[in-house]
Amino acid sequence: MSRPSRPAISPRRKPRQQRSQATVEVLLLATARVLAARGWAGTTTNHIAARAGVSIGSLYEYFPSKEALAAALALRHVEAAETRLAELGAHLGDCELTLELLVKAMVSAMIELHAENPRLHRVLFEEVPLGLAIRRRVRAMEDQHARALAAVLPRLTSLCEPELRARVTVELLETLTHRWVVTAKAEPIPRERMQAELERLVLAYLRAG
Amino acid sequence: MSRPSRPAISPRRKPRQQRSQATVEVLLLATARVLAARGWAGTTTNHIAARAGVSIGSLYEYFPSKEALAAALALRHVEAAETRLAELGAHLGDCELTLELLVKAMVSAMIELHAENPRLHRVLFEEVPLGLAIRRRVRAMEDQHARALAAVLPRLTSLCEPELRARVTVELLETLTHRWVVTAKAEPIPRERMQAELERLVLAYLRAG
Amino acid sequence: MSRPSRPAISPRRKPRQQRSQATVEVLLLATARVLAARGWAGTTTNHIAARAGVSIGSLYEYFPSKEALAAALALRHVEAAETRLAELGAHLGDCELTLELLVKAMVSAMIELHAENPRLHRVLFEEVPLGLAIRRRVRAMEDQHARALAAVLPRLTSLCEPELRARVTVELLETLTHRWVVTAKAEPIPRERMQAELERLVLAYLRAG
Amino acid sequence: MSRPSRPAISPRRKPRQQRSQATVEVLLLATARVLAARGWAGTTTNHIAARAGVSIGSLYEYFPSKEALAAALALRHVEAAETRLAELGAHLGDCELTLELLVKAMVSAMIELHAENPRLHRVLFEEVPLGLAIRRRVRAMEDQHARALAAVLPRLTSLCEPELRARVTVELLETLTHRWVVTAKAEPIPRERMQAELERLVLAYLRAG
DNA sequence: CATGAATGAGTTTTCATTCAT
DNA sequence: TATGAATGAAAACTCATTCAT
Repeated sequence: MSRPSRPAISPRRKPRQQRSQATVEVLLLATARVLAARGWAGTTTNHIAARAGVSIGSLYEYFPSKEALAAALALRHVEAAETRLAELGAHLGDCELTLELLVKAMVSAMIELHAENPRLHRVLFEEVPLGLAIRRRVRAMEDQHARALAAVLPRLTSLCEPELRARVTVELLETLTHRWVVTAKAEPIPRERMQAELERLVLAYLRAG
Repeated sequence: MSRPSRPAISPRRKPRQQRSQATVEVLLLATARVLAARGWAGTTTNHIAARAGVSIGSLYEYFPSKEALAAALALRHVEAAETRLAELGAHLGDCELTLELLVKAMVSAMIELHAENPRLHRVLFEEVPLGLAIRRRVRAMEDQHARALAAVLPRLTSLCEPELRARVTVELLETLTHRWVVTAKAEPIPRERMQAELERLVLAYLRAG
Repeated sequence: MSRPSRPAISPRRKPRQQRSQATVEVLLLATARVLAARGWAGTTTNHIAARAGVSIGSLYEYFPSKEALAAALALRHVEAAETRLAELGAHLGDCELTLELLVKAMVSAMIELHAENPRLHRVLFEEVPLGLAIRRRVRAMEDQHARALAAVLPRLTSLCEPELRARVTVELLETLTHRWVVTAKAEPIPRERMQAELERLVLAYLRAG
Repeated sequence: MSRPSRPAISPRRKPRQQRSQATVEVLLLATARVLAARGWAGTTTNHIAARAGVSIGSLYEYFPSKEALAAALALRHVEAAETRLAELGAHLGDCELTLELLVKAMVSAMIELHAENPRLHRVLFEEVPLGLAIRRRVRAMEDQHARALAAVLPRLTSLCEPELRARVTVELLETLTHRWVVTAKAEPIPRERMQAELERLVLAYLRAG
């Protein structure tokens, strides 16, 4: 580890041609698979190149470092989450919105976001040494989520300190969903129960004086 | 050379003299520091030996691998947690126990457990590829905690499915404490508020019909 | 790091370009030199790489271990021997074959086989912990040699138990040639005398009632 | 390998006391066992000390190096062989000595010498980098053996060049016995047959004009 | 004398990255 | 551009040997 002069993280070149675009796709897919299967420390760029069916030389043509591959993947996850949460936000203005519906929607969204490839998600956000840029972006997204929630809460409940409540709610959702999804296999309690319980938990919290 | 079977995780030699006991201590301390500072992938056994002021040979005299060092450290954390939770359990039989007191006690215990060295805690339980033995032990501890809670809940509340509630509560505590403590530095919300909010959250959940 | 299964003996990558084929050649040549000069325990992969004028990384690109290098070398020797003995066998059917000619031919072949690089030969087959595969192949070759000899013996002599005689003859040749060639330098008796004496020995044995 | 400044080979101290003598014995016994079981490269001084039930410090109290242990063992073997061959020599003057008896006696002696611990014998004289002193002594012993044989041969046969014949005979015996004894397990031909065949071989050779 | 803890140079091996083809 | 051979710094780990107790 701690290779001498860490190369940059941003992609080396913007691939415009189709073929290049396809290579990038194939590389990211391979990265996802290998990372999920072997963890950050167990993954090598040669594994990724081999899995992608691409030469190691080509890999470095598109990504300047191992970190850059993971970062690109993480970025995609973050972008997907941003999109999903933006969609969610669009519904928050609905006039017939109730607290129950809101909570249900948020829980569903969070579970969706984590469910696709839990192992990859875990490796990406727990093991990979992500750069500040991405970490900041994740934080910004959570802030935004919390702010949006704080904005509607007063209309649905009469609790004090809506910002704090919103923030706690967001972290609660994020953190518990992550855990349940990641440990799903070993978990003795079935997924649906967990989802229902999560809703009950959040509702109880947001109703508590 | 007819390489012998791969190094295991269990310590190589039982230290008998107090001198070697001290070396083990110093090595574990150094491991904790280096792990917290550089993460799992960034830590090397040479770093640890250097930090401990001990030769690399001595390190391998007592620990057959990098994994073994981390495992020993994780084991200590788990043992400390077991002790702390056993203490907590001893109070659960008190006749004047109320739900509020119980929740306060649990929250305090969890925060204490995570607070000592949050970065190390994170690296140890998120990055290090811990062996099954330890992971099972952690799970057993959580199970035990959940069972103990489930046993007293009926006396304090009238909710259905106490086992499920207990389990969710334990995971909730574990997971949120971990997150808050680990991200403490960056967190805009002060620790005391978090603790109070955590109590409110758990209380609300355990009172919800 | 989830260390992958221990390195095997089979080459890691099939060299496709001629450049890499040359590297493999150079590595094997260097292995032969270093092994002959320093013995198995005294040889290191770094010695070999340095002697080959190749980076240590390249060495491991083609050979997963020190053992694999020696095994590849041993395999070449065995193959050369198989070829040489097959040639010898081709002549065994000649109608004008006499016992004298046969013995002369066998002795010559054996000495040739050992003479090229005696020290390497010694190290390779006495010191190197060769895998079962190669050892079995050597044994098979000797068996084959003995069978071929046993098949012609009845035509040339009238001894009983030709299989036993053939087997003893082969081992005798193998073992004495090996010794004389290996200790040639220190030997007070010149090579030609040895060869003549070996012929006399074998002839006497195969003629003895 | 090739440790910086190779320490001497001769024992560090002459142990006079009984206890010391016993420790030396125990160490040599352990060396024999470990060497036979793991080969030269696979043997460590720590293995030997552990097997002997002696501390590593004590080992170095009596033997200055790993090589010295093996050398001491080899020396014992050589001394035993010298003794055995001297005994053999004592009978050579007997008036009723025949060639048959002589050969029988020599073959028996050689087999005896190798039979005790074939694996150790192989490791000791093929793998261990024995010092010149011992190698010279072995050679001297063989010379002596050959000379003694050459001295009686004229009385029993009428061949020319008795020195050469004697030398070949000795090497033949040495080398074939070694091989058969070492590969005994895998050998398809039973030991007794081998012994008989060895006698036949030597007799045939010594009778051949 | 015995002990066994400590040492550290030396070995094997890996893998991110470069560069000739 | 793609390829994959080559690189070598750095990591894990060993073991003969020393030396404080």
